Amino acid sequence: MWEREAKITDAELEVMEVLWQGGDLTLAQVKEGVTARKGWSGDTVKTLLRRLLEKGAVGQEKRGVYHYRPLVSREELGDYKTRTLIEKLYDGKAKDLVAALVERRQLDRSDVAELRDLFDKLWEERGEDA
Amino acid sequence: MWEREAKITDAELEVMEVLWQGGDLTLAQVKEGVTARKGWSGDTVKTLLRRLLEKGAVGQEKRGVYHYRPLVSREELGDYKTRTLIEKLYDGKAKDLVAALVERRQLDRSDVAELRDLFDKLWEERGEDA
DNA sequence: GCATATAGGGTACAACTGTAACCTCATTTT
DNA sequence: AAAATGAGGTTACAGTTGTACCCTATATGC
Repeated sequence: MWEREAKITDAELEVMEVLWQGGDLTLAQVKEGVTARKGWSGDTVKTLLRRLLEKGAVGQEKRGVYHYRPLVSREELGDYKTRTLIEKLYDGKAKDLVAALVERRQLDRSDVAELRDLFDKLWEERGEDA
Repeated sequence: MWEREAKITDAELEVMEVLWQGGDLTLAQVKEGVTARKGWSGDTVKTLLRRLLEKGAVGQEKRGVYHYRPLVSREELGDYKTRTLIEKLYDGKAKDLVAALVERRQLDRSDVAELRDLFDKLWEERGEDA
């Protein structure tokens, strides 16, 4: 993911959210989706969609009427934003973020259980090599 | 941490970083610290410090010359930004963030070891109650 | 005492963001 | 066909952010 895509703003994120869920939508459908979530005017949605096109985060294809689809996945964007957050506030150490989540009680009992298993398995799989 | 403090921008973060390290600094010292890191003009640093004061993220105290000190800790800010990131991109589930870090290989062998132990211990401590 | 450096206050200004309105042309409705 | 509706294009406008300059009063160096 290049820099331009990375600068997706909060308002634009709402539009991406609708596209991530819908996959391939007309403007009318995007408007509907975003308006349902946020109550913004259709014109506002249009502007956000245009900016996302300019940023290369969304693609448009003319099939009768234009259809829009995300060019960045939520996973990619999450990954990017998480990495920059770790850089800026956790001294570049992903582990410190996880430790902070634990410290701050952001993980409940079942999360801890799942993650304990996950790290156990991970240790088995990747423990010996590399 | 209230909303105003949360909106610390990237440029402002550099100033916070210096204050977090220095604790209680004069403008001249903050300028020096930030300029050393980023090469920005002293005036720029002044502006950023003023905005941080307005946002309530930094306090000022006149002892001869003004001294500045952070009113928000790096931990608080990290926590806040992490939580909003989780809200916006991981469906509110902290566990999903951690799983993504694993998936994306953001944790190395020793991180995995440490975290495995951490979650093990956490499971022992908090496993039975709550 | 005069020159100069510095602290503090105010102003600047373009790019980006949030939130929209306006205009025009084609299509559908009556 | 006249009117209403909708798609697409363009423009708007205040607030925020990044990055800095200018002015004044005071302190400091000779």
